[in-house]
Amino acid sequence: MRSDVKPDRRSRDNARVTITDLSQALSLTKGTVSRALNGYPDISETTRIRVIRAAQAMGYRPLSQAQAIKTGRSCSLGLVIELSEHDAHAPFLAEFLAGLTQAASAEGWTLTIATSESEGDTLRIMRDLILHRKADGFILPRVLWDDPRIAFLDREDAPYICYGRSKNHVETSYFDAQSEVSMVEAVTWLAQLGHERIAYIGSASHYAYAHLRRDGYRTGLAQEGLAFDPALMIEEVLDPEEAAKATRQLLALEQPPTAILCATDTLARGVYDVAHEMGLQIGSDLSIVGYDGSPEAQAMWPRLATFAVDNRKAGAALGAMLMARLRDLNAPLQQELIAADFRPGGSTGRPGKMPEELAQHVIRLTADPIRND
Amino acid sequence: MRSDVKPDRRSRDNARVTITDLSQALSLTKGTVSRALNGYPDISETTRIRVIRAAQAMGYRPLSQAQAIKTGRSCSLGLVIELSEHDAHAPFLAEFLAGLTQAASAEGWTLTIATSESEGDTLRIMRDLILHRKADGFILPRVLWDDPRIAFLDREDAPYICYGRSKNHVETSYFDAQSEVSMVEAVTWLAQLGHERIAYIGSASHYAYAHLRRDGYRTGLAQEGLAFDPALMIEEVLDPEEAAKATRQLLALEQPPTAILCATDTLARGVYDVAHEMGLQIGSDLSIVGYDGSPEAQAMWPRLATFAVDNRKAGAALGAMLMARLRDLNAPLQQELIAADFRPGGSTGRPGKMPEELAQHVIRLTADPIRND
DNA sequence: AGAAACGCCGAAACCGGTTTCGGCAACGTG
DNA sequence: CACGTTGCCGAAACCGGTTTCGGCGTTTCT
Repeated sequence: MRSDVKPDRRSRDNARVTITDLSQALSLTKGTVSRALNGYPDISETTRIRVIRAAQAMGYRPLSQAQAIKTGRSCSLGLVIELSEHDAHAPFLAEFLAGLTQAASAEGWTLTIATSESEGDTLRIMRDLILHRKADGFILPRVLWDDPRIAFLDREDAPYICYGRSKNHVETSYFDAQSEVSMVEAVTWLAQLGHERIAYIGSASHYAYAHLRRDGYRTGLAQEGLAFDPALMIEEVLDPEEAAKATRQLLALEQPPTAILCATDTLARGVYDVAHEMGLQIGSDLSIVGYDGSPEAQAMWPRLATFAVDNRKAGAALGAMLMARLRDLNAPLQQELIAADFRPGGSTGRPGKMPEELAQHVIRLTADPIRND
Repeated sequence: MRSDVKPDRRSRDNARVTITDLSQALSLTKGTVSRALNGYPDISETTRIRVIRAAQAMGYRPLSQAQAIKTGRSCSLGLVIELSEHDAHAPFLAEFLAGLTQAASAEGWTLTIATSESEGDTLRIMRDLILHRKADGFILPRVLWDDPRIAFLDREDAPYICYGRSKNHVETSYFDAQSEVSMVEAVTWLAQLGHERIAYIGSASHYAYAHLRRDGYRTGLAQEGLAFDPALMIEEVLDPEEAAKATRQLLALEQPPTAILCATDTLARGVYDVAHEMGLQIGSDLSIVGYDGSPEAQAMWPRLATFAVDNRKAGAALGAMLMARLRDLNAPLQQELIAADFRPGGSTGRPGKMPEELAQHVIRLTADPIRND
């Protein structure tokens, strides 16, 4: 197939079909071919079809770099990852990237990713990426409640889509998991197991999701008719170490909680540590629920009950949304929500001390690796 | 067309400095400026310095896209991630990307990443990326023992650097952690604790590292004067589930091992599961060592003793190596190795049953979160 | 029927660079 | 002093596209 015309091995270097090749094959000018492919109105439908057919047949695909210098659009999505974060994006990143690149490359687009060390750095990098046409728009991971990136990109007039709902998300395009609903479900789950004192360990409130999940927790309590005790809610917790401290504080209360709900799996790690340290049986003495469905949760014992977010799907959706927006800058806002799936684990059970054997038994039952995909 | 509505749109135009701007400011022609900056020999040193000064002062940086269409090089590194893998690249990816993008953007280069679903897909995508100038060369993560990507890229005459040592790594440029040395260290560590029956659970042998680590295990045994028992070595283990099966098999032996060394942390997860299932005290009844230093290891209890690989450093090094190669295609091979740091954890201890209290004590001692860095 | 209004395409400029070619001045040389 | 060299730079072509402009042949309108 490849050597039909040119048997010379070296000719493979020139394998790419250019618009000139195409125009010569069609006996048209470059300009006409270009306009035909780009949907200009001054091309007859007959010609347009002829051009598109030939393009397909010859496998022509424009060189996006060449387009970029004239049009300013390079068909690439930008993603700037901030590294300084406490809870590194580690767990969610791989799947997220998978979805993103899949969506992008399906339409011949590219993903440009960069890393930054600080907030100011992020803005500088984004401007640079736009200026150098390495990104036409951005996907904003881990949106903050009051996110400087949003203000910045609005000012720069650069398109973007948020992963998460910021303070004024009503005015932005976003994709997000309904983690507030998950928190309600978690409370319900625990309440139905018999828990009445359910604590909450939340993350730093500059994250957008911190607000949503906290509210979800409180909604859940209200819904189950449980009183809200401020002593049971500890926020602004950054990492497992701080979560451990919070846990000690909670368990030292006169009326300690029988269950702890964590805003993230990573925080739950700290709770586990303390439980082990104090010799508590997780799943009976203390029930724990996390959020994220991260690999970490799979490594804990007993398995952490958590809510799995399909980050690949999120990436794909965000990619598609951004491309749509870049194609038509005047398109209306796009807002999409998905639900996270509850993934039970041995970390939850009926509250209160049980006979040792029974507790063991319960753990066995609920801690089985999840089989149903 | 439609943006006629916004009249002041142009005002925002943060004028990128083009080579034309620069040439006009210097009263030179575009061509001269270009040659001056690109080190052509027919430019006087005086002029060259003048141009470089002005470029710096005006903040000129060439638009890589524009360069690309003429030179064919787009100043971007390619990374194709295969998703089908059992042990998804999840844990190592984030840090790795951080290093990679850091190295790249420090020199104004870009990282283009794509994902593929299969091996054939990967090759197809790589060709496509080269053809469309989205990547000048590639970084090959998770090199296989007999890697089709290497053969393919050699054939295509495309530059690349391996993360890992393949079968004939002597002829390739690579960066790798000396995991074989780590395996020796692990055996030594266990032997010094008093273990004599040390088992090994290895991963699929198509991975390059599987060979190295297996050999390291055997070298370690020899070095410690321990006999090699084929029954204690199980290979081709893909995931935690299979590792669990292997563990059951090992513990069912007449003379079961007192310690299990795993090729990866992920596999160690399976061992943990079985230990918990059988009520074994990890760190006394059974010692476990992993490799990778992944976040998972931090989530296990007691902490998994493992070897931490600095993946960010790896990414940075690989990026630098590839850029060096792309700048000078005739450069000699570059080969670099680093050592992984042993990160002790509560998962190892002296072999054999101990009094319950003592065992607990040992766990306490060794399971403390690692404080030093 | 003549003029105006299309529909459709070619020609050429343009984008931001790189690279080839040729010419002019200064230089060395016999 | 005439004559090649050499050093240095301008002019222009080129890369692979996009976009503006103008002109030609048909319709349509009056």
